[in-house]
Amino acid sequence: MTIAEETFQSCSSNRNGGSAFMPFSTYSSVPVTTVKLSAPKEEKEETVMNGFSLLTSGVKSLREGFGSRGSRSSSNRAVSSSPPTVQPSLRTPPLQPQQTSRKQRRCWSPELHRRFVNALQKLGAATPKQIRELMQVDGLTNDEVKSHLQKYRLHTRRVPATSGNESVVVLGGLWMSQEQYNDSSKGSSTASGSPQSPLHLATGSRGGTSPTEGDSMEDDEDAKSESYSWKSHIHRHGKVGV
DNA sequence: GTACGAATAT
DNA sequence: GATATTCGTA
Repeated sequence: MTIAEETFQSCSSNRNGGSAFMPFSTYSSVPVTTVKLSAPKEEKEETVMNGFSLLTSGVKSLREGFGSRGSRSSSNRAVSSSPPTVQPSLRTPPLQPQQTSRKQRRCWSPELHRRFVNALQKLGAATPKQIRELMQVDGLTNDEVKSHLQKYRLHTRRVPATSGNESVVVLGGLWMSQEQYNDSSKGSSTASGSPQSPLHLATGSRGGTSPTEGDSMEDDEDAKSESYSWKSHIHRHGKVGV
C-alpha cells in the first residue's frame, strides 16, 4: 500500500448533511446502474461509464470573440475579429457535449491537508510545486495544490488591517488547530476541550534567510483530527465602520 | 514552455 | 463553500 492510497481515502464525508454536492448533473436520462461501488481502483482520469457521460456537465460555453474576461490588465487575448468566412449554417460541428473532462474533485482529507500544512511550514515560502514535492503524495498535481493553496491563503490572510485592528490573534487564526496530539484514546474527540495548541508559526521568516532553520519535524504520520475547517471566523466585535 | 497567483466557473 | 479551470504574467 502506498501512502498515497491511504491518504486518499477517507473522503466519503457527509451526505446531504451540509455541503455535499455532486458535480454531476442531476438529470440522467438513463438510470445509470453503474453504481460507483466496488470500483477496485479509482481511475485517475475521468472514466466514461456509459454512452452517457455523467461528466457532461462541463459543457463550456464558447468564450471566444467576446471580451468576456479579457478585461484584465492590458491586452486582450481572444480578440479575433472578422472571421473570414462565417458560415451561416452548416459547419455546425455536431459538438456533442464535449466534456473537457473536468477532473474529479480532489478530496482533501484531513490527512492530506495535514501534509499540506506540514509542507507549508517546512518550506516557509511555499510554492505549489515545492509543496507537492514535499508532500510526496502520488497522484496529486500541481494544480490541485495550487488551488488548495489559494483557498488556504484566502482563509489565512483574512486580516485586513483596515483600521486599527487590535489583534494579534489574527495570525493565530491559522488553520490547524488541533492535531498531532494523539491521546491514548483513539476514538473520541481529539481535543474536545480544545486547548488551542500553540501554533508555531512558520518561523515567520518568510525570507528564508537561513537554511539553518531545522525544525525537527519528522514524518509524523498521525493526527487523525477531523475537520480542519477554517472555522476560525474571526469575529471582530467592536466596531467596523462602514 | 513552465510555474505561480488571481479570477472565475462549476 | 470547495475545487477546477482559465487568464495573465514572471
